[in-house]
Amino acid sequence: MARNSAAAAPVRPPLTRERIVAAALALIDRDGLGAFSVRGLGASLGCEPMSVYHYFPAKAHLQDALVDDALASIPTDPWDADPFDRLRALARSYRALARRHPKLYPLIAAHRLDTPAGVRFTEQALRLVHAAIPNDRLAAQYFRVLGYYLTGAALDETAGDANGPLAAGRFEGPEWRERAFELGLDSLLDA
Amino acid sequence: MARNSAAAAPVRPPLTRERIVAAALALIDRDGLGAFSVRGLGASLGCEPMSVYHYFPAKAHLQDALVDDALASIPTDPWDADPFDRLRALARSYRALARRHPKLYPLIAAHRLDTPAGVRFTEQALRLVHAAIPNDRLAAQYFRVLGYYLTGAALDETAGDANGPLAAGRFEGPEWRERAFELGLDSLLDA
DNA sequence: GAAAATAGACTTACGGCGTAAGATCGTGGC
DNA sequence: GCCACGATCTTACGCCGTAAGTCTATTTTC
Repeated sequence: MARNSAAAAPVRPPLTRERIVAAALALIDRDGLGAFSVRGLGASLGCEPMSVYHYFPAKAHLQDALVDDALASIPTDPWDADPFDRLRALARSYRALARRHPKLYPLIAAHRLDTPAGVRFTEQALRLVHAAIPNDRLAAQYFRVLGYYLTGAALDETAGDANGPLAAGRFEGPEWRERAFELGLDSLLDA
Repeated sequence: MARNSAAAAPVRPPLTRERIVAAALALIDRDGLGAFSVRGLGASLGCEPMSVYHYFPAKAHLQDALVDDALASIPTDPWDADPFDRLRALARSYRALARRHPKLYPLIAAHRLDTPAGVRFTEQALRLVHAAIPNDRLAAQYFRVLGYYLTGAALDETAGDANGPLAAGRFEGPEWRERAFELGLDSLLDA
């Protein structure tokens, strides 16, 4: 049994930023933001909680990395079609991200998107709004307005099984949410 | 020095639900939701932290009361003017509430408005949308859409001095937010 | 009036949190 | 052989929400 050090030990792969972020995302997707703790993360990674702090100086930095990772998954602009269609596509990508990671999304909504992928995303959106609306002032305002709408819609959709306060009798369920989202998007883009 | 028990004691007024809620709101308005703790509340009230639990079975119930109190301050419907104007007024009241208690607002946004004042508010809004849009399906959808927009707008405005990701070069500051809010509201109500 | 019941406030204690500070260990270069 | 250094672990602190039990003053009942 020579060289058994590799065979006997549990051979845990070494920690890396990527492994930590991936484990954190998995935990949040499963148990939610409220139950996400550095201690639980350590347990899930098979290391001591404090080892995480070698890669991230604070929990907040790890959360930044989670948000940035998520935003990096939004596809970049295809550069064809007209600006309104591209805006629509970007809005749908954002909504799709929220639905892909509903438990993570509140973190994204509350985040100043000042990480690399965040800046890329917001600048892309601003560019598209500006391409669709030549007027500087109006473009800046509609950029805000669209951001409000997207954030509110995504938050409601990810608010958990406990439907938020916006449930209106029948016309409930995912398909009606989908329709309401498209309706509001059209209303804002047509104006 | 007869009857000195009343004169010698610090004569702290007795705890009541109202006093507790008021103190909690003051603490949150000053220090923010993150710094709000039952222990701090006890210190501010001059009582032991656990005394609060005689009036509220858990911190979450106290938070419910805070949300309900805030929503109760929204004025009721004047019953004149046309439904669109009344919707506009209700939306402005909601935004005004968020601006009056920016540090509290995230709690309101995340809350299922199933308390008395919350139900009153959402039912009033639903009634108004329905009065403005006869079609059942369309009314339910626009109710959602307006809720999305209001939530997103209020959240961004209360996100703290740290401007959120929706800042677009110049055209910043409260007056431009105000204009953007009205612009989006008009866009949605005109559609 | 005395005794019993009750409500209001306090005390102690538990397990969990983020993380500061320092010790230890494994692996490379010299 | 040894040293330096990066990765990991250990211990400890001061917060948090709150379960469980206790003391005390008032009110109720006889």
